[in-house]
Amino acid sequence: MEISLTEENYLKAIFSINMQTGGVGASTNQLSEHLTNKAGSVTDMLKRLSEKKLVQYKKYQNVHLSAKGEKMAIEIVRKHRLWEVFLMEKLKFGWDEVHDIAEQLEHIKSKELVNRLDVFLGHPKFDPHGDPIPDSKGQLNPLKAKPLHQFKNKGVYIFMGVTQHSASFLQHLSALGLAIGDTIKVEEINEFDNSLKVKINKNASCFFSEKVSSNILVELKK
Amino acid sequence: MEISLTEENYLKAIFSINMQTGGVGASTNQLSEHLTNKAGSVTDMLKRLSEKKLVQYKKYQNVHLSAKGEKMAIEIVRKHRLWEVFLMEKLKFGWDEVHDIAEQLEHIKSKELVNRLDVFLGHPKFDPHGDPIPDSKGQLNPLKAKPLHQFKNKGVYIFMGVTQHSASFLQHLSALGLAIGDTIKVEEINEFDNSLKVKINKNASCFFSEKVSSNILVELKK
DNA sequence: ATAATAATTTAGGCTAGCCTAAAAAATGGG
DNA sequence: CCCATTTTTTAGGCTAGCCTAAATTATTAT
Ligand SMILES: [Mn+2]
Ligand SMILES: [Mn+2]
Ligand SMILES: [Mn+2]
Ligand SMILES: [Mn+2]
Repeated sequence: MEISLTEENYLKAIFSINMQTGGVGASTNQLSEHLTNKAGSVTDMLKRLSEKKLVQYKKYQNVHLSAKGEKMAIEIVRKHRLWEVFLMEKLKFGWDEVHDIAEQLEHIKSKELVNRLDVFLGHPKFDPHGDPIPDSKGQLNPLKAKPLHQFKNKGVYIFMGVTQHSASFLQHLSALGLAIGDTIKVEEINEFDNSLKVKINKNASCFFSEKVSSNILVELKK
Repeated sequence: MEISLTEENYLKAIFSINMQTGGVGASTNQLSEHLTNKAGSVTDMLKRLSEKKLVQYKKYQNVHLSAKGEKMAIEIVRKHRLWEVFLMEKLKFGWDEVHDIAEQLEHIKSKELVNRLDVFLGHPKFDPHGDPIPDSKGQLNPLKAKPLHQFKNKGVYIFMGVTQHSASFLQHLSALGLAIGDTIKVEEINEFDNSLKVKINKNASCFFSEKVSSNILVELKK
């Protein structure tokens, strides 16, 4: 059963939305937004994916991936993240440059290729944005890190990942001197605009806007 | 100006046929054969490519690449061959396995990616099948090697490349113990079926059918 | 419960890229 | 030069994947 690049992108989008929303599936409008297609086009495709038994779809209800559909989606996520590691580790791209290229590479079809790439990279567990890489069985254990702005207390945290992959956002973080694994000490919380005064590692203090603190994932430092 | 994967494959096919036939362009039927599309479909596409100024096309005449079209074709060839090197050198694929995957990878669009890949691989000059890799300026100097069966004499040759990339052919060569750079000593020529008795490096003698000797490129050993 | 609004589906239409079959043009042997 | 064959083009049709606009269904606020 052959699957097109377009269909792969729909599966990936459904998977991603379903993750974010905690397993309630994906609505037509959410998919339309995510894929920048019109809602009518989404409905078309959902019918076709349903024919192919890749999703469960009933009119006017959120769509869910079938077991087969989910397996395929995870395989694509695996490829995407492995390629991102390759681009960063081997080709020395910046973490803000890898996503768009990986969007293309994730569609290359070859089981062997993915597995050899995985070996070549030394079975990495996380991609350059801190996202976990599914293993070859399709096993994926989600990050337990949470957005910084959910912790309402001063304290010391570790920067584990981001919830946004746009180049501009990642470049902003780099400009702040922030990289995965860094220690973030929250020194002050401004109630007015929810901005934070923080210290990254041993550097001078700086400020995180709410937009920053809501898009970076952290764990409490033990 | 955006160009589709399908259009890229047409450009590459025209380029390849034009090379083989020594600059006389490509006919509709040749393209139809090469791409395993019907002739009518080829005519359709030639009109579209002509609209985009990527080829020069006049009804009932062989098509030629425009300067822009050739530049794009060479860029694709460059990517194809660099990826083949990557697959072989870094991921340890066999030379019979790399072509099909490279057919997909050659369409990944990113100038940066190609150049970094080139650096990562150490600016290789030839791909795993002995084909020369165009440089970043689009410069390509063709092999001066010739098919073995064109040399009608006993003698000692060096195996420089192949004229066919099918897995079965390459596996056959591997089974004969033949790899790029090997020395081939022609010990006997059988007039009857044009088969050759040859010695590869220091190994025991074996036979090349005409089908083999016409598809391997050699130079006279100096 | 009803009315307004929002979400979704349907209907009709478009393009890229393919196909088949028929028509037209080129080619080659006598 | 002419007829048969080959090559190429044209005409008409199909599917995947998109769009817009209208119709339908679901949701929300009164
Ligand atoms: Mn990404
Ligand atoms: Mn990532
Ligand atoms: Mn190849
Ligand atoms: Mn090759």
